Amino acid sequence: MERKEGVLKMEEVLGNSFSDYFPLQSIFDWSCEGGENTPLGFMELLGVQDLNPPLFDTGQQQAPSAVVNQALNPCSTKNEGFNYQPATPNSSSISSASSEAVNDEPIQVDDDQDQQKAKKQLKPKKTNQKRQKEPRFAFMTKSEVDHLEDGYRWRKYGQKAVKNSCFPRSYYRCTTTSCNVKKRVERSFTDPSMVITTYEGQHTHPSPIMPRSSLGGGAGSAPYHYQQHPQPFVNTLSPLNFGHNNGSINAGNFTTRGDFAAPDRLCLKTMACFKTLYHPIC
DNA sequence: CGGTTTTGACCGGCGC
DNA sequence: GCGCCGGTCAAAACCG
Repeated sequence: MERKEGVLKMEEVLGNSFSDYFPLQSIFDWSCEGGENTPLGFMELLGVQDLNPPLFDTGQQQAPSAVVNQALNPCSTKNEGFNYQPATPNSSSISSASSEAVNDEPIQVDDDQDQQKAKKQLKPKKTNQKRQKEPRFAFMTKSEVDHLEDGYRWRKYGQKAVKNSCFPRSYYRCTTTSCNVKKRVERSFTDPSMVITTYEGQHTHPSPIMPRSSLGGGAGSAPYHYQQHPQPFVNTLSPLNFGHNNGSINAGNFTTRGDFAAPDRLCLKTMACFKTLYHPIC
């Protein structure tokens, strides 16, 4: 499974549906293959601190980001396809999202919905809202297990068959109340050994799961990275800042915890890729 | 018994 | 307008 230049393209792995979500293919490739001696935590594999290639050090430059964007995004010519606006926080997703939120008001149930209720007692739930598009962050992991341990507790709330794939997609929600982070887990149908995990939203809490203290005293004593650096992990990682670097809303607040012990089976090769909020299907 | 998973149905967005 | 599809809900089953 040697790939050209050791880089897996997302489309290769997941197929079209994935490229829909993740127009930026193959952002980077960590050669953790044979990395048996790499005590990399799961989140670390996501590009935390140590592994952060300078490329993703968004604090410094936008230019390389643009380069990466253009290089990796085949849709970049399609202007509407990638509305990358690095320097316009006002036009970022948060404003869009919040404005959507403004629009949706608590829906009063009227007679139409009584019928629906009669059918099945469905609340006028928030699906009436325009679904807020949370920033997403996705990565691929070579793993035998679908649901990768990431330090948070998740509750599965759905599973769907994926078109053009023989593998279902599972939907998880963070079990912490008031934290509405979601994640989707699916297995690449072109490469079943690859698990695609997509995080959506931002954790409002540190990880509830104390890692196994495999790193000596680190586990118990080391503060969560979340607490030290409440910035979203993605902002650190993403070369594009997802176009919403205004700090109000962020892609999943993926904490980096140096003491996090990676599952053994986890990740020989992990890739991260990103979806901008504005990115329609290309 | 409480939390989680399963699973069929529903809903909304989007393309045709 | 219609159908497809992704995402979500919620009741039931399951599990520790």
